[in-house]
Amino acid sequence: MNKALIHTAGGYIGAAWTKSGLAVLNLPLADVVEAQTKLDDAVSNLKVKSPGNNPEQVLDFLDLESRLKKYFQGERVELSFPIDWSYYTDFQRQVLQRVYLVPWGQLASYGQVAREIGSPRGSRAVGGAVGANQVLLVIPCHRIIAGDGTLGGFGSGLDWKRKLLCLEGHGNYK
DNA sequence: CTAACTAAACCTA
DNA sequence: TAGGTTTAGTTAG
Repeated sequence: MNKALIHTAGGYIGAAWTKSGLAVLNLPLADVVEAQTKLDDAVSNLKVKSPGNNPEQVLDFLDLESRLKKYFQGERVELSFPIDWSYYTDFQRQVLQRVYLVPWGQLASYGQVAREIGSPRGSRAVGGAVGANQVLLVIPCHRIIAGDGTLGGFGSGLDWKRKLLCLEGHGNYK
């Protein structure tokens, strides 16, 4: 497992990756030490749930770094980087792979994602699955909101969800 | 068994 | 029509 901190306008982002792609990408913290601790914790809590879903893919770390910097400067950037999918159950992977496709600036609802993966009543389960996301920003679970237009939830706190959506042009969000 | 990042179908008045 | 209740689906502790 490779680890590194990325310094952006929002703070230090912890990143961890393997030969298969990103395993962890945290939200930024102002304090370097805290960011490192958070990264170490996240990595030590990783559990392989589906071996066989980790084809080798090369991560361009320098590209990731420069794009994240731009992202926190408010630029519209695409964050498509390889993901190490081996830390998720089949269901979680289906959900997250769908969420991965939601582009910068766009939103989708838990119910929509549920229908698109063939589990029309699974909206609540989708909420659980996006909550298991370890690769924030690159797998944009913050772009998934409730069907009635309200925010829904967010593991790292709704303030963060608002902040991220604000960066993506959804400033007038409740 | 329950709680957790939901939503739609069903009452009921 | 508005508002309350029930149910569905997945996972971790």
